[in-house]
Amino acid sequence: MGNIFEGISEKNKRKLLKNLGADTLHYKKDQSVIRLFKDDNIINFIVKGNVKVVLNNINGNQIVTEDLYDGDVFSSTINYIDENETDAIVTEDTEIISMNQQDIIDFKDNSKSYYNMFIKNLFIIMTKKISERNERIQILTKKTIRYRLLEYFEIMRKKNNSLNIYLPYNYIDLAAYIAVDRSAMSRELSNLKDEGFINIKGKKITILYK
Amino acid sequence: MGNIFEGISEKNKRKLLKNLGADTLHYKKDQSVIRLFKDDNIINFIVKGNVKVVLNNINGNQIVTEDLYDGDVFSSTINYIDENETDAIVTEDTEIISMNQQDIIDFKDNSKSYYNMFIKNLFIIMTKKISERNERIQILTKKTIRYRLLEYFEIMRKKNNSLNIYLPYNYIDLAAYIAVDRSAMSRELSNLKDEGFINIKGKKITILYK
DNA sequence: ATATTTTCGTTGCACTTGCAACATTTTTTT
DNA sequence: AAAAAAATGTTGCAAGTGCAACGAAAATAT
Repeated sequence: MGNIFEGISEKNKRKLLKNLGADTLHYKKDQSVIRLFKDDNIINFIVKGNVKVVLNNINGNQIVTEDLYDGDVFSSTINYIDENETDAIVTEDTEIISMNQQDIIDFKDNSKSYYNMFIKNLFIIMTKKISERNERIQILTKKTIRYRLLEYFEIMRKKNNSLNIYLPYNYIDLAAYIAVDRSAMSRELSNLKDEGFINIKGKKITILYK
Repeated sequence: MGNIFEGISEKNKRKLLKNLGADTLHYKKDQSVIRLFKDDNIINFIVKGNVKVVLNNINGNQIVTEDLYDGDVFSSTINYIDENETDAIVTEDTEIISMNQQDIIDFKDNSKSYYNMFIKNLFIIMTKKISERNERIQILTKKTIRYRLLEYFEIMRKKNNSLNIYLPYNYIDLAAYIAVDRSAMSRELSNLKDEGFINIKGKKITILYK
């Protein structure tokens, strides 16, 4: 879903990467961290592997903000949230193609159809990312933990068209995502459970209302 | 900054719009409201005029979330935050070009360089929008009104490279932007002023710390 | 299997904030 | 200029939440 090389042949892909001066990099599991610097202007494409974008907390903890796999893209523009250091952590052996965004934009030969395709793919991905950000804002503008959780559940329900929600990350990261204190969120989840709104079984939450 | 037709000649622009089946629409001041429906798949480009994207509040109030002028773009994907109805209100006589996003993506002739240019411009705008969303998320993840305000000031300070901040909207909309109660924000602004962190003169705020 | 580390649940308490209500100021309309 | 409407400032209070601390449970390492 949303591979930036979709519709581009292997041959043209190689041409494109050469023209863009892209680097193909191999990162080893756990030993690699890619720091995202604001305005570094670099777009990273995951060929194969897994990258977790994390925010380094004040306490020295790391909070996962995005969990990305084959075909996905990350960059300081896309993922930069806080200058308290945003890192991309490689959790499996991962191959990444790294490109300069300005080079992409400045690319001269507009007649190359594979370049056209490439930009189009980027546009599609960016559109998707905006929607994701809007989703999160929709949650964060809710004033109480309860309403943030319910909004989150609602979004997940629509996405998966199911009353069963399988949390994509642990409760620490969920609390960070909806930007509330973890223990307070835990308390509110208990309340929602006690009041019969939801069922909780580990990372599986079932919506009972509506 | 960020016109989607940048670098495209008038002639090619007309060709492009025809090929995309784009509609040019004229809206009269104040009498026009464009409702943004989720998944409507329409991208609107402001040729000339002003459009305020507003969120219709529960109380029947309208809160401005974006204030857009010539060359800017809005759409349900970009601006959709809450299904409590997001509207685009036309506040001057405004000309808008309306396009179907899927038509843009499905456009066949990849060799046309003006189409290439067009998509490239869209990509640039989307990238900018993501940064704007990330900025807001950066603010909304702060836990207290004080820190949200300070984060907002900091972002504005960097943007304008000045300790003087001229609020782009009124205090009602600012409170909505940082997602806090207006009166509570007003109280916190007074506190910051009393504690000597800032000066307030109408919509001009001066940073005194640092 | 045992030990160690991490995650998760719970709770008391202080503090912040939303809410409501109202006064004051500013802006807009008549 | 006067009146009406909208925006802003202020405050008491109840409610919700962050924080800290701790124990239990689960996951991971030895």
